[in-house]
Amino acid sequence: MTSTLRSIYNKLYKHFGPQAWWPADDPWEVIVGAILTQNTSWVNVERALDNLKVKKVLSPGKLYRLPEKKLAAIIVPAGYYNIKAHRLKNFLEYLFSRYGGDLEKMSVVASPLLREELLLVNGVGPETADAILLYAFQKPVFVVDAYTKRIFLRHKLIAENDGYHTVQFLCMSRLKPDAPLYNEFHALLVRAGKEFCLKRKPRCECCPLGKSQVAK
DNA sequence: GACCAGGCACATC
DNA sequence: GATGTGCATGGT
Repeated sequence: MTSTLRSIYNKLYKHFGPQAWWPADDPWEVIVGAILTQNTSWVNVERALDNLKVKKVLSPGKLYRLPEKKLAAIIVPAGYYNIKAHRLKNFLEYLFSRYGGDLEKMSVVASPLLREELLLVNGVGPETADAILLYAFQKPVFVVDAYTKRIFLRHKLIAENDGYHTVQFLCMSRLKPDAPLYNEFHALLVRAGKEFCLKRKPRCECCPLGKSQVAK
C-alpha cells in the first residue's frame, strides 16, 4: 500500500511533469491567493491578484491599512468578495498583532504550533492553513483538497465520508515528510483533477492513472 | 440555464 | 457530531 501513493505520484509526474507551484512571486502572495481561491477557480483569483498589483496594494502593510470596503471592491472577480475581504483582514490582524507584520518571524515557528495558530484565524480552515504552511513556508504538510478526495475516492484509497484529517493522515503516514514531494504531489493531483477527474464528466479512460475503481 | 470551481463558518437538529 | 446553507464571480 505504501507503494500505491508513490506509484500514483510517479504516474502523474511522468505524464504532466513538474508543475512549479505555487504560482506566486513571494510567500505573501501565496497567502492572499490561498484565501482568495477558497471554492473558486484560479483564473478568477488571478484577476483579483492582478487588481491588487495594479492598485499597488498587495503588501501586508498596504493591505493592513486599506479599508475593508475598498479591499472588497478590488477583489470582486474572485467571488465571495465581502467575506474574503473580511478573512484577509482577519489574517492581517493576526499577522500584525502576533508578528508585527513580519512573515520572516512567522516562518520560523514550528509547523504544528503555526498550524494551530492559523486555524484560530476566522476564515482559515484546514486546507488554507496547510496550503500556507507548505507553499508559503515550505513545511512538510500534505494539502488535501476536493480533487485529492475525488481522485483517491475513485481509486478506492479512501471512503466516501472520510474527513480532511483522515485523508491527510493517510498521505503523511505513507510518505516521508518531504516538502518538495508534497508540493509537487498536490499540484499534480489538482492538474489531474482538472483534466480528468471532473465531477460530472470524469474522463478516467484517458487519465494517466488508468480506469478508476468507482464509476462515478 | 444549470453546474462547477485549488472552502469555511455558522445555524440547527 | 452530522447536515444544510450562505457567500458570488466567471467559464463550460
